Amino acid sequence: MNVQVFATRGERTRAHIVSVAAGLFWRRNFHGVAVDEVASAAEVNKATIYRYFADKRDLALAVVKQHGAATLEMVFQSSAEHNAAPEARLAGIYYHIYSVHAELCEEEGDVHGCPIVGLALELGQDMPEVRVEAARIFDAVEAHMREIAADAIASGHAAGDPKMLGRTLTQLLHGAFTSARLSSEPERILDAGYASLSLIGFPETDILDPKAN
Amino acid sequence: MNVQVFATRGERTRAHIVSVAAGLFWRRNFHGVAVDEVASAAEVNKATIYRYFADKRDLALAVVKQHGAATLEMVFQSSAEHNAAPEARLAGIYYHIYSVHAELCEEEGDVHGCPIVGLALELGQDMPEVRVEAARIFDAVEAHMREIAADAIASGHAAGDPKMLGRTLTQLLHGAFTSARLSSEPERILDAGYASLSLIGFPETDILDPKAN
Amino acid sequence: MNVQVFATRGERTRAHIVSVAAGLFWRRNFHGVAVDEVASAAEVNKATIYRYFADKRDLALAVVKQHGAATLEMVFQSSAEHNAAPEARLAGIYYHIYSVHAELCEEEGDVHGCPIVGLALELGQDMPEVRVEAARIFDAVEAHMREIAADAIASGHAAGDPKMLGRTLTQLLHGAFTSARLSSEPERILDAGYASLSLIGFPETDILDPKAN
Amino acid sequence: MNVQVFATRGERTRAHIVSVAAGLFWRRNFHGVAVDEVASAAEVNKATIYRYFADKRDLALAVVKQHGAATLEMVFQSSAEHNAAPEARLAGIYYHIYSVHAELCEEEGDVHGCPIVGLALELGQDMPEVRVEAARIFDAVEAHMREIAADAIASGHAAGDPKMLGRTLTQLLHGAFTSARLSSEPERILDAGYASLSLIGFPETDILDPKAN
DNA sequence: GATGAATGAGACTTCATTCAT
DNA sequence: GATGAATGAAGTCTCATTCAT
Repeated sequence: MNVQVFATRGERTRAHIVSVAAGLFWRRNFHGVAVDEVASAAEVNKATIYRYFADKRDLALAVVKQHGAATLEMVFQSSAEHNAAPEARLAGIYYHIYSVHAELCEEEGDVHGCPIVGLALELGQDMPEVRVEAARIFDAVEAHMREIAADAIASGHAAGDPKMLGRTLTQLLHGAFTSARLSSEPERILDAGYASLSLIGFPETDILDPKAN
Repeated sequence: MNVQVFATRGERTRAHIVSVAAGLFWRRNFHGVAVDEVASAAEVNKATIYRYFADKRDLALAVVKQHGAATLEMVFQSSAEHNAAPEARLAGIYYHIYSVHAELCEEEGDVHGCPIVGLALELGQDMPEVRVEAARIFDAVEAHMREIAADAIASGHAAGDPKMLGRTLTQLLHGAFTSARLSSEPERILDAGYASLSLIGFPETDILDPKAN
Repeated sequence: MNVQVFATRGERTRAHIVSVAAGLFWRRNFHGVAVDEVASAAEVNKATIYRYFADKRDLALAVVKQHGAATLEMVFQSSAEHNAAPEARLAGIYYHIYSVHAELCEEEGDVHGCPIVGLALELGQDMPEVRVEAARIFDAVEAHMREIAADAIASGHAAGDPKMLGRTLTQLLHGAFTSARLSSEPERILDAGYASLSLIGFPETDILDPKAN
Repeated sequence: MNVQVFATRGERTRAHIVSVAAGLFWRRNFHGVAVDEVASAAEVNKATIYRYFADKRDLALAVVKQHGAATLEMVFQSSAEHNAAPEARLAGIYYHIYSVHAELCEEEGDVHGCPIVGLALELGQDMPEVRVEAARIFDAVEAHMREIAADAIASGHAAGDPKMLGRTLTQLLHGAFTSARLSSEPERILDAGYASLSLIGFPETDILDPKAN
């Protein structure tokens, strides 16, 4: 896992703003957060934000890009590196996501779903770049899922077309976020995880059991 | 199928406003639509809206309730009545949703996803009622899916727990909306439809083929 | 002299805002006056201003139009109606302008020049409509001047081309404003007045003497 | 004609900034130009500007002073040196001004008028020094005009008081700038030039004909 | 001494919402 | 009861100016 190091002070400030904004947008939506709040949460002046971003929407785009990259890095790549078996990789992904959401839900009583999708849905209409960027990120997710599917098929656990299976796994992931958020039940993420494992030929596993991990 | 009839003029006005608002919120998001626009699109005075709804968010809640009821009625109930076989019922649901989205996408070049989820995600944070109402609606959806699953299991096509299968089918539906919206490709709804049919034991069907319908 | 009466409440509000803004812009320039100040000086809410004007510049355009019309009405038309002789008409115009400026200068110690020209110079670059509207107004002024010139020529007092003479009289009027404003001496307006009278064949008159009027 | 030579590097930098700012303020007004733009146009760091000038208005004051001095030098002094006859001196002044404006108007489609007056009108209210400095400069202009008038009277071409005639010539020059700027017609400067020549006793001349020069 | 980074204060503008006819 | 008019409270953004390296 690469950790990006920022040479200049400006780059650090910019990245800091993006990451603070990501947290706020995730928790309270794009329209629910004022630029003033981002500024004070990031402990910078509002004008500093506008030094690095053309406007508020541009900040959201940066959030999608940076957060998307970081998440792909953290969740998918690392799970691919550490776990050879496809079922373990899939479980790693779901377990990671579940943990984050369960923890935050405990603290705040709400499930916030996928921040990238959240921003894309809220801004997609008047800022297509955000939607396109989100689509690009989930294309990458789907590629990961496709590899998992291909491995499972190759090892004889699953059958069918890896392309379609990868897509279904991805859609199920989307559904996991949405359904957990609507119901405020993070466990629904685990449900989707088990269903996904089943789809690649591993039903009846308890690999995702929170108590076991 | 029940058709609700509005006796008084006020009830008709109210329903008209809700339905106009539903269309606008769907296409351009809650925050993207000003109350003024709702008023002029519905051809009523803005103050009239405030006669029927406490505030804009209350209007959104009404949209979720009314639209949710109508959709359940239209998509799910009717498909249950007309089609005995579970695969046909599932296909009916997906085909209906696909048609609406494909048509709108032709006209506007964008896939708008599920309006109920859209509002719930946008307002859920500062208006939990909307999220709760949306959750209730999708509980009903899940109940439908569970019945379909149960029928498929009963007829020997599918195996497993109808409860879990119903949930997976529901999550896949959520994923269908999200993924179609992000990619602007309505066909992704069909992908999820086929995956769902496969999950209940009907792979390799072309029951959803647009050309066949 | 026509006094315009505004039927509706909105029209009155709008006209009131314009006239308050005209005064402020005249005294402190377009950029020196905040919309907040216009609002509080007019005793309306800021949002009311934006109900009637697209933006601040649009308000300035309205000022130019309304003030231009009013001034032409008040200064030029009325002087034309009441005074048959060209020299009297010219003197009437200058005397009126001088009085206004002298009075205001006494109160505030500054000569503010022509408000229309002031706005046109300040906004002309990024809002050509203002400059064009100002040009239109001064075309009308020049037409008045041309008539005065023509009458003076017809009566044998002046010689030359009424068109060129009208233009020169107009330019001298512009110069009167500018030079009085730069020097903070309203009397320079009278200087230009005497020079103008001389140009139409009436040197050595004391028709503009403040003490005589 | 004196050419000022700057010994130190700092003096050169300062003069360079002033001259760049002069051009920008002239073309786009004081408020239309950000300090950032001056800095990047002058290819210096913004903080460098604040090393030489207390604030933006102070820069404007320097522009008025430097540009005023340079213009007086260039336009008036030189015309006085090279042309003995008053009508030739006057024509030289007008022709010079006209040429500059006509050329710029070809390039940019706009007549920018007198930069000194422009700044003075825009800043006069909250920075009297600028207005006072502009007044001082135009007192010098008037002195030149008075000399021309005196010479014309001495040679029998014109009659009247040289003081008043000088003032009128100066006001007509102001009017030339204003009227050309409002109408976007540089030729109006020539109109004023001919009128001025006529005022000092040289009607019917074509000394200003662009084709002849 | 020069430069990128940061700031404070205030500008304009837009809502959702309520008033008064 | 319906409608045009009005409002308050924010919100986004910009700019001149100063800091720290």
